Amino acid sequence: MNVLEKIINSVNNFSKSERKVADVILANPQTTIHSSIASLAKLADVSEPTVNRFCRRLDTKGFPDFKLHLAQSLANGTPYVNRHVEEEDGPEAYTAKIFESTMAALDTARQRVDISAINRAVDVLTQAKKISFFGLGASASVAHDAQNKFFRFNVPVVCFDDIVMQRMSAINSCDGEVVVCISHTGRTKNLCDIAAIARENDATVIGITAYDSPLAKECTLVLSLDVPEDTDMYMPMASRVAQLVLIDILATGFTLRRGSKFRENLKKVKDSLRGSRFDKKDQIS
Amino acid sequence: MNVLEKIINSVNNFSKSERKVADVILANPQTTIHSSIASLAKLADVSEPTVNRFCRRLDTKGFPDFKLHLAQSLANGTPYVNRHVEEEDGPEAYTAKIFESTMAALDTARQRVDISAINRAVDVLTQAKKISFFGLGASASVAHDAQNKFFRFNVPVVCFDDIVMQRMSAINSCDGEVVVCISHTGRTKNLCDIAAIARENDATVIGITAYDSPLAKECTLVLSLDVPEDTDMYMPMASRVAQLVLIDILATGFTLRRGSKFRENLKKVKDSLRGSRFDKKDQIS
DNA sequence: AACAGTTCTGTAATTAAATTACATTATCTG
DNA sequence: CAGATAATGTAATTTAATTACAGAACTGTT
Repeated sequence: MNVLEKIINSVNNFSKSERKVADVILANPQTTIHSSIASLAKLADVSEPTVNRFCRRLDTKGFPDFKLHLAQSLANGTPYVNRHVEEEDGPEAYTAKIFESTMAALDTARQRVDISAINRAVDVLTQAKKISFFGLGASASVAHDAQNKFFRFNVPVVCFDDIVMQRMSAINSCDGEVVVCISHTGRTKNLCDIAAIARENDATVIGITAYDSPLAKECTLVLSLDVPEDTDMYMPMASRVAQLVLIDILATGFTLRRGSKFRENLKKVKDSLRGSRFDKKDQIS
Repeated sequence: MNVLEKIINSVNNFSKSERKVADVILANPQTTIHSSIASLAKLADVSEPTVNRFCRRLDTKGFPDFKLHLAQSLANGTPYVNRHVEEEDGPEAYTAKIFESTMAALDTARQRVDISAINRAVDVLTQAKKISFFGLGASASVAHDAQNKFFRFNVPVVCFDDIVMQRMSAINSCDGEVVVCISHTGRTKNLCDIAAIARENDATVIGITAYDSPLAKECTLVLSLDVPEDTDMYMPMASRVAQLVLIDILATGFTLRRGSKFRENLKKVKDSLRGSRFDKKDQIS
């Protein structure tokens, strides 16, 4: 465990003087790692051995060792945290915050994601006779992206962001086909209906949605993504990025399952773009 | 800069003995931070002052300070690194790798992004009479997403992923209108044409693309995103996520610029969805 | 090739820092 | 309120790191 957290957690086990030490350290950890035991003792208004004892209590070998641990805690202790954008934030502030919040969201998504569910989803997708991606609103662009990835795998892929088309497509689905429904909240009625219809027609329904949502209940297989979202902005941000990464993961799993020979196909798809692009060498033709 | 990288980079500036020290440290950095100057000197077969001089050359105050820096390097040195997916990776492996690579990409994007360019882009966008988002292929879904965000701001927003529509739209553009062209490589000929056409018609063209690309040259304002991409997969992954986050940042900048009263509008947009959703309380109505 | 100048490296002395041992004070318990 | 125990501080000790200096190795010049 991180020393900094350790200090916070075991604040009750400290004696009066040790607590003073803890306070000084927590108030300014960055300074602590560059100060001597003498100066820290003075700041905390305790004796030097007290500081030393404090370090020992935290299972470090002594003060220098403690500083080492503290330095490491500071380095990776609070790397990416979800920070809310404030009214008075300038461009640097909100840019940094959004990047960091997104990274924090991906980090929690990574920790919470159910790997075996991903594996099963990849299973299902590789065996699919046809894959459909459905999303509405913000999730529509994720569905779009998924189509852009999966169409490369020479499997029939469709993507609809229109309820009527989705509905028609769902009604016509059958056994062996896979329908992927994407919704952050999992509460969009229309999409739940579509999942239900697809399932009634024996299609396998994969839901990329919140665990325990109405949509999740309609799915054969749920890939849940519970990600902290800054609702102050009234726009889905982090959740969508997490969905996108999940799509990347599914696509990657797909290609790995198909083996190396298959990868050559992907290269061909990519190479086919060459004609539409400026060459790297003579940039402005 | 990270001390560990610093050692690697400045290996040529070292003297013979200093190099010995560097070798020992690089061979086992984790041990180094727990050893004394004496033991390290012995391992490297040099004198203690040599080790000290080595530390000073790396702009640290001395050996203990050096260890502190080293400890921090080791702690945050490999938080999220770009790791390539391998043929034999199982689901845990590739899932972790993709998450981490994406986070690493966001981290570099954050460091490289030009904040003043973002600020100018927000300026331009808030004053736009109309905003158009154009992207092709994988970037089309990013354009889609941008539309989904910006249409909330009661500004006319369009989004086309079709060259013909883009072209017609660009030709009809005029002063005061903003065209946002999205392309990871910035080498898609069609999109470069469209940027040029829009500019000829006095529209402001913002490019979300690679710095120094043909597309960048056609733009009024470039938001460059140079992100490491795992080309083994032959699919754009990290780059797209970075683009998406950039859109989030622009949208956020937009709402902040408009002030708090404007934010109420966003809430209304969000609330308008309520009718189409299952209530949180009685989930299955 | 020999010399002067420079840079590099090690030895020994010095200084600074951290730790230990012990004494003192505070706190708790019966 | 005494006795015991835990907590804290003082001073001594030890350990580690740094400095000062001297000798060695290398560089370029005549």
